[in-house]
Amino acid sequence: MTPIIEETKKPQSMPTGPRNVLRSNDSASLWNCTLSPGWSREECDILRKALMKYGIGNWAQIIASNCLPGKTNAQMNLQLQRMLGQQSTAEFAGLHVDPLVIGEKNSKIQGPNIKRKNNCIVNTGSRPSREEIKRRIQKNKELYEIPEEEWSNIVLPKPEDVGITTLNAKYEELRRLQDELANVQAQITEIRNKKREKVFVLKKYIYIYVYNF
DNA sequence: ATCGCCGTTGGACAGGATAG
DNA sequence: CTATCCTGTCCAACGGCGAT
Repeated sequence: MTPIIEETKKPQSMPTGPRNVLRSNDSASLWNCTLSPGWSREECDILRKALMKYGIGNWAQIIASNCLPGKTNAQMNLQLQRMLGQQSTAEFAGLHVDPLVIGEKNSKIQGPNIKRKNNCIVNTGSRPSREEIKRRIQKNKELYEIPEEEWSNIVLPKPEDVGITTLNAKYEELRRLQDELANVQAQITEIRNKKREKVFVLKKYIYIYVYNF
């Protein structure tokens, strides 16, 4: 199989400006010119399982498990925020919870004091104290923690499987996009041909009119 | 005490979508 | 076409915490 992208240097989404430089913390997928930089569905699912198995915020263990090669803790934390539907993750630190359950609940919260950023609820007002965070962790543990026999039995894909799954997903997306592109190009060609035909007929009539005049 | 690493979080900045 | 708002991504400062 030929590689999809032979050389990748620039992000598609930010072709100009000061962001158009490679930085150490940039997601690799931001630079591989995929249409949707960031996380694939498979990677999201792996991260979700890893968080349930190792606990929210235990990035060192998740990185050590090598289930998401190439992802930094900063990237995983940002993805966790999206899954939770809130920016602050401290109140779930160390808990074995399903982030999508929290996210589902947060997506329904409305109100004048609820401020959102990218659909994530963000903190307003002052930072919560350490005691307050501890209280919230305890409360969330009672509400959302999954049983140990469940999270300890979660099996994460091996690194080689992750690579193959991700690559196959990208090939699949490439094929879909190629089909879509071909379809659009065919439509453009059809429109152009029709336009040419109309212009030709119009010219013909003008010629006949002028000639007879 | 202090040093360095790690995680958290508010904000900056890019492109995209949409209304007028 | 332009202004404005929205979305996505990451920076950088800060605080916590363990090691020395």
